[in-house]
Amino acid sequence: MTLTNHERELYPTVLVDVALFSVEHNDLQVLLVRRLQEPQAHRWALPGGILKPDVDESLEASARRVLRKKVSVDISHLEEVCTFSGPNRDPRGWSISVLFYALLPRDHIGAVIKDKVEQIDWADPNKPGHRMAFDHDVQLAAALSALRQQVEGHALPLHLMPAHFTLTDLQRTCEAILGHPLDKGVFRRRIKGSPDLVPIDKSVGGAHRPAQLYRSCEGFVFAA
Amino acid sequence: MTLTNHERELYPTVLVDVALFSVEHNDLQVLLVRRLQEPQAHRWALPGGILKPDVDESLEASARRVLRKKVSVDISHLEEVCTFSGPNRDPRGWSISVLFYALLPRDHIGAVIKDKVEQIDWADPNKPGHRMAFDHDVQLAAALSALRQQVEGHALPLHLMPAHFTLTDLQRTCEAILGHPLDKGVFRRRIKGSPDLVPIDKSVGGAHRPAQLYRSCEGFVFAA
DNA sequence: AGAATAGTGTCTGTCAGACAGTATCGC
DNA sequence: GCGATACTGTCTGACAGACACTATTCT
Repeated sequence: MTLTNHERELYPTVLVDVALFSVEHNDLQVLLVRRLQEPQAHRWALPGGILKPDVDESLEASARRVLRKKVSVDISHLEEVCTFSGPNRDPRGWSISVLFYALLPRDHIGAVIKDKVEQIDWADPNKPGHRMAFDHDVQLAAALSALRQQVEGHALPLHLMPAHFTLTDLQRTCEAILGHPLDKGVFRRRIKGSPDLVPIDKSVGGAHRPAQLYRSCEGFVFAA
Repeated sequence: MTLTNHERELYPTVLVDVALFSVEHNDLQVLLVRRLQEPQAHRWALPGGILKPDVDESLEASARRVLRKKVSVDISHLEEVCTFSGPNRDPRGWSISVLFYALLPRDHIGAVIKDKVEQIDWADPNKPGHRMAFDHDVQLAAALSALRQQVEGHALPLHLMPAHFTLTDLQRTCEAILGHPLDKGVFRRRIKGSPDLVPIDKSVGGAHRPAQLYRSCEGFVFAA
């Protein structure tokens, strides 16, 4: 089923896009996909797709479905950033993109599988290196800014952490997100006594004092 | 032109809603309209309407047009809050509402004219007193929260102020938004030296020391 | 003088930033 | 002991909260 041009003019295309962030080797990365189909085929873009009212329960559910389909990941937490809209941002006509960002755990980062896309890449969100489709460069900047704002506002990016981690691991992850180093004392003072962090009965060492391991608490929600 | 039911299922209705705030007698108010047409005729709601891709340049422009048409006001500043979506929130089927909030200057508050709506009311956003259409009670709460967050984060609600105002006027307005009193010394210390405030060569008095009058600077933007 | 509001000064507690110091491992 | 990393303690400056104090007008 397709609409006529006249009908197209009355109903905008509704899209969802997701900036999926993760951290590897203390570097913040964002998942980009190379588009398989027109428009903008072979251009790099944030994973996204068209809302399907017949299967999606909400915009967020739609974004979750798109991630499942295109990069085969199930994401627990999606945060809405903002919308992008207008007649000229997509060659198909008047369109709306609702942008989300999501956090993929470090130990799942390698498990992402490309599916229905030409290629995938984990890029540096500060300078992606690829020329991006549509207005996705602006979207990426907005998503990165929203993520940083949350972390600056004391939200812990525990969704990015593996099952067990040390406070130093967590600090490195925050630093990767923010793009600048943090003071150890300040960082530990701030998160000390957070109910989201649960010490576990183990420690990990090397040629140095062993570090306390933590896990995130049950039912933790980012940006709560 | 209308779509068949099948087509309806593939294209969601895209709506914009606006929580238009103002302050009168140091009370925060939000503009509600009583709906003229089905669905939810005669129920109170935030002013809103359907996106028209053939005339709107963006979602924000659409919200501006809706305010012009329904309550005859031209709004300079619109801030996006978030989206609401799903198959059951509107009886017409799968829908998306993009929520904005806006600030209407105190000295324009009486100039709002109802048009294409049954009735208008300036309600207390904390407890509107009317049973609201759709999920507009949730939307109103979200918009109020977004507005408060901005003001708590040092943004000055200068768009709510008349052309000339005193610092005490401004403080009263902030208090009305936040819902609790502020300390005079703290408030003045914080906004002292703000480039957004321009003292004007006048003062206003009564049976007391006259107060310095201010205006907002040219090109001021809220939440910059 | 007194009432009323404008505007300033100051004390205190909290917290971020900076950084030094102590603790505990392997070698 | 030494290197390395974990973890803690402390000094300082900025700032919010609380509140007292001064300033200027009208009556």
